[in-house]
Amino acid sequence: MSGRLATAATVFLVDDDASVRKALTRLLRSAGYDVKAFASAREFLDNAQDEGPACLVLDIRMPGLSGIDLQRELQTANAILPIIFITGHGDIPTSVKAMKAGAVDFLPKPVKDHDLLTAIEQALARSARQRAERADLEDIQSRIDSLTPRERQVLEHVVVGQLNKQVAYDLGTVEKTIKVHRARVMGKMGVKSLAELVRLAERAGIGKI
Amino acid sequence: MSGRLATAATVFLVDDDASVRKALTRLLRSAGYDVKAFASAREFLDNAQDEGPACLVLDIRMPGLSGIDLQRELQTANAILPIIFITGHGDIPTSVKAMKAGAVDFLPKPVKDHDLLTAIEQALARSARQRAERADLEDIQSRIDSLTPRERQVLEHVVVGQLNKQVAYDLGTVEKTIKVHRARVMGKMGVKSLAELVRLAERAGIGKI
DNA sequence: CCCCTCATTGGACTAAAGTCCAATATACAA
DNA sequence: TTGTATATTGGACTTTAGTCCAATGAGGGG
Repeated sequence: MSGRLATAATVFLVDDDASVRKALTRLLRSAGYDVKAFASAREFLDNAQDEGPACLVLDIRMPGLSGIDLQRELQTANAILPIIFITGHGDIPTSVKAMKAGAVDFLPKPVKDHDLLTAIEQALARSARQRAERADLEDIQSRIDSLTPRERQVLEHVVVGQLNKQVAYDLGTVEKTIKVHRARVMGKMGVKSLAELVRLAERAGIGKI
Repeated sequence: MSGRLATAATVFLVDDDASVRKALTRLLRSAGYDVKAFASAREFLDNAQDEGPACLVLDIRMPGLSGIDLQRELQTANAILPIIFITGHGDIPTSVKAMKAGAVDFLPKPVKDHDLLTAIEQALARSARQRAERADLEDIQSRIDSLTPRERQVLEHVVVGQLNKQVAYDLGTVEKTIKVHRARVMGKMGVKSLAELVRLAERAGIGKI
């Protein structure tokens, strides 16, 4: 029913040079990717949809927003979209800045097909990994958000190893009450053991030193 | 009694150009760093000592081992020594390769003093962080290594949330025995709660999915 | 005013874990 | 052969944790 095949990863391509777009689109389509090409960063931002693992092949020098600008935009938007830069007249400081900002690769034009395809595989793998990690964390966070304030407090005390009686003392109540909260926390968080609870809390950044 | 002042971080400098060594040594000394300059990667490898937080300012193009070669050597030697590359005639692929391999920065000559000093501060901060992390992990690992094979097995089962009776069943023994092992594990690992034990195990990579 | 969520407790147990003191059995090193 | 380190169990409790059923009180929204 829906559009995308399960196997087709998306490669976004942003380059103001039509001939480059045409050539790379052809290359990437033949490699089996779902290619979406744009002539400018603006056009990309206005039209690209977030649908599954994807990466971005991005020209550095373009009219309007530059590739580096777009990289910054995506970063602040908290997007998961690994970038492979391609450039005709790049310099070292630009490449270094791009790599520092997390680019997967930075390839001089003319881009060698093999280099690009290798970089794309890496980028897509990174995308998949990061998306999975984010989905995991969001899932955990949503469970934490379902806790009442008191339950949340109990969680924080429990996952650092405090006994129910200690938690009760710290929160100014009695052990019995903590037991009830604690049971609800376990239920809402969907875990059956303290060990699992600690692991979830750890990943959510609760109880860190 | 001992040599190094607590406040003086070390900056290793490797460049085959004597005038560059002289100028940068002067700059870095005046910035308060303990500078150790070498004319070649070989000389550096044969003489440099690992003593506290440090970083390496490294020329790319040199006779014998190149800067990139040295970077690889240090990587395989598992050394913690963040690298700042400096180069007179570098190209983009080289800078990208260096950055991918974890370099802190890649500066074209002539290096601007401010750029270098900023990069060095970053590199030293990274060095300190990584050294602390490594020390932590080694400490945890040494405790794990002090466990007997059986205790280690019990640890693995306990930190994933299994009950003593379940662990006993899995290991073909009885709950009582597990309790004894478990108590010894807690003692050797230096923790007072299961939560702490789970956290240590997690950092040591035990019980991962 | 009524309903619902939250936070709190009690009572009464059951289950799990932790703690002492002891003791046995085995493999391996001195 | 004598230790020493490991692994294993028992017995006897004490603590902690977890589980039902029930109930009270404060605060908000309708």
